[in-house]
Amino acid sequence: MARRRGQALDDALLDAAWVVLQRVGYQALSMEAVAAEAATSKNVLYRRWPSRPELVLAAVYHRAPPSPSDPPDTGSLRGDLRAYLAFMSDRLADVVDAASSLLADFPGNPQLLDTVRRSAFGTPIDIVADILQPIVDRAAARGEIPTASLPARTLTAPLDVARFQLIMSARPLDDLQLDAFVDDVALPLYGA
Amino acid sequence: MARRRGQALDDALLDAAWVVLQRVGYQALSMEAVAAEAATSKNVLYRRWPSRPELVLAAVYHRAPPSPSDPPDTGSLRGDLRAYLAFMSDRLADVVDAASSLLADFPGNPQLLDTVRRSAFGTPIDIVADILQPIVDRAAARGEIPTASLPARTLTAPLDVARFQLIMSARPLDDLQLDAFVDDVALPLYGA
Amino acid sequence: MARRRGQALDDALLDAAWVVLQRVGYQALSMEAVAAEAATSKNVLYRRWPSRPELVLAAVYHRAPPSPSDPPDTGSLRGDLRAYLAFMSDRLADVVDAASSLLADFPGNPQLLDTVRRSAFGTPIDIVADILQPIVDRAAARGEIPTASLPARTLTAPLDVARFQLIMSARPLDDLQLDAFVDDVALPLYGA
Amino acid sequence: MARRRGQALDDALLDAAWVVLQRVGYQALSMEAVAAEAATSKNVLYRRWPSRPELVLAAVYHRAPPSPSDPPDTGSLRGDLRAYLAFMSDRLADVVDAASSLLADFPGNPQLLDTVRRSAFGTPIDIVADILQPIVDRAAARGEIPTASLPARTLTAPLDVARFQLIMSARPLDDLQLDAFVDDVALPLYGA
DNA sequence: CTCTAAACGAGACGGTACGTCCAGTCTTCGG
DNA sequence: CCGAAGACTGGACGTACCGTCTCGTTTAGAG
Repeated sequence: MARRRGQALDDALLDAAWVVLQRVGYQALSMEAVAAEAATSKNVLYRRWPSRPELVLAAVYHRAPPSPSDPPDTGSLRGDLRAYLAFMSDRLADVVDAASSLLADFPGNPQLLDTVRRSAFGTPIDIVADILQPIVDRAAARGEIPTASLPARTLTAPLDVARFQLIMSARPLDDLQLDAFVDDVALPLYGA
Repeated sequence: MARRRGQALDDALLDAAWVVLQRVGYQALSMEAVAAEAATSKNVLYRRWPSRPELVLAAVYHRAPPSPSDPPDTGSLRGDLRAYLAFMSDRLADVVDAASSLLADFPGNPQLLDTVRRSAFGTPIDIVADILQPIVDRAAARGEIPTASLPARTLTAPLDVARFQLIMSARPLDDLQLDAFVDDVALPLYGA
Repeated sequence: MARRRGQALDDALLDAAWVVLQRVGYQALSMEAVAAEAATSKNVLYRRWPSRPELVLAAVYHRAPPSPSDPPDTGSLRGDLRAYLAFMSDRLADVVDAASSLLADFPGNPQLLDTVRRSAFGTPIDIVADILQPIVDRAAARGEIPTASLPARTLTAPLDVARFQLIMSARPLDDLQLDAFVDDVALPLYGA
Repeated sequence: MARRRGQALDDALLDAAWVVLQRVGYQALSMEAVAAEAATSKNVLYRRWPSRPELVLAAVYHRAPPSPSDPPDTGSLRGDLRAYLAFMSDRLADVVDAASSLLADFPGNPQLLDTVRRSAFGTPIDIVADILQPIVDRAAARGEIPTASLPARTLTAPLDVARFQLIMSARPLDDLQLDAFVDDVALPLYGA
């Protein structure tokens, strides 16, 4: 085979990691298997990512870069929230296994943890500023809720509940769950 | 050494597992090390718990059995909620590493998942029925909130948010966080 | 199951050992397997035979006790020798595996070694006195050989050669080999 | 420790195997112990020799490669034979334990068996052609025996008897035994 | 357009742990 | 007391990966 280098090799490695990840799951993923899948040597892998979580993280990132995604605008608070929750659930569906496993791999390692959180779930601040605040701003402008000035914790609470559920069940949220998050958590919390 | 059997041996094994867990963390815990710590053979370990997660789960359980704990009664909704969240945070403090790691070990394994959830976080239904509902009942009786008839998802949302935080940060919640959970999530959600 | 004791139990154990020996061979025979085959406990086995070679030896002995066997009398030295060699080859056929393995199990252990040799190959002295000497006596009387006064080593040499071959090949001797032992070793040696 | 490779490592492994073999004997030799003695991992051992007998065989071979050894020439048939038997006895002295054990490890495995036989006892054909035939040729030329044309079985018979004795007793032959092999078996058989 | 330095691929190295099997001892219970 | 059952400490099995390390080979890119 022609020898690969640079970006082409990086991509091949991350693709291989993704393939192995899908095939055997995070726990059973070995550097050895990824190197074999990519038909290269472990050396090449370790040169780039010194540990499994970092490799997997990069692979997930490579596969599904954190989409900045415009906030949904469906015309109603309920619609916006549901749309965003559904979007998040879908996007995390095939990542949640790796993501929750990654969390476990270096408990208390704040640096990695933060990276995981950012890449898998999005930066809290970004989400608040870019997604949730616009949604509640519009809802307040429409008069659906009394005020758009909500504490960060209040704003993110519905998402946290949904993420907790995702981690716990390791499968996408169904419609009933989405409804419950919106109707029983988000709307009452936001004052709708 | 005198040969141990039955309950005495079970206890020794689980204690050893706990010691190793504290020493090296979940990821680095090996059956081999636990057996060595307990001065017995791997055989004896595998006879009882066929896999690492099951052993660790049992060890955690053994160390800190899910305390049924009476609902706190401080005289105010705010006090009750804060007391319970603080209690939960404390109780999970040294378990959360193992717990979140356990979640990762068999993603999608509902049976184990359920056991983990039960033992580490308490059964949702039990918590609702035994803890949260009494708290809101009393709050409603005192007139702090308009109604005690809240959907299960609404009731548990504050706890889920707190648990999510616990898993993410892998450290106990501080006072500021507890305040935020109570004031920015629970109270508005319950209609206080 | 009805509880067995005494001779009945001994027999059951040795039969079980034999069965296992035939099934998996000496090297793979474990006390555990024999106990299981006999549906009893290892204890019972160890009480009687403290080690694998002793058990196997007893089992072989039990199956095929060293037959004192009259010396063959075919009317000619050649016939007698060939008959005895063939008899020995047949009798050792299913024992030679165990026998040669047993030799290996305690090299340098004279006691066991002697027992093995006796039971598997017959006592040299007995064979000389009971089998070979009568054969050569009759041959000398018939005038086939000049004298019946041969050193022990000379007498047993043909048998040793045959036994060595048996151990080396671990299979019964064929007719050609038997002919060679008689015609190229025994007869010239005995002076025929 | 400096990392070893290639021949240096091979040698270290075989030396370690030899050391362990001398220390505990064949039956008690474990791959684990050899790896430990060589301060390497079992992996490295198994990569080269997939099983204990093969390792031990290589170790024996490594220690005492089958010496092609010129046939002794003492000027008399008796002297030549005695010299060769003594040489063989000495050379096998510290190998016979392993050798006879090896025979037992794969009874009926012709391939291994053949290798064992060759390395430990010398190839029959080679011995006949390279050692025994020259000896009897010279003896015939000197007029000590009537003919040098003896069947292979006749030629090797004295050696087989000696080897059988070696295996059985697992110790070197003493002078009396050597005398007996020469005087009571070899010389009469060769017609001296 | 050569020469050189870096990266690639291949795979061995010293280790750790896996999960299984058996050795030989000991305990418990029932007959 | 002894048979049956089975658990105990101990240790080796053969396998899989770990992260490190040579060792040639290939490939840019600098002179």
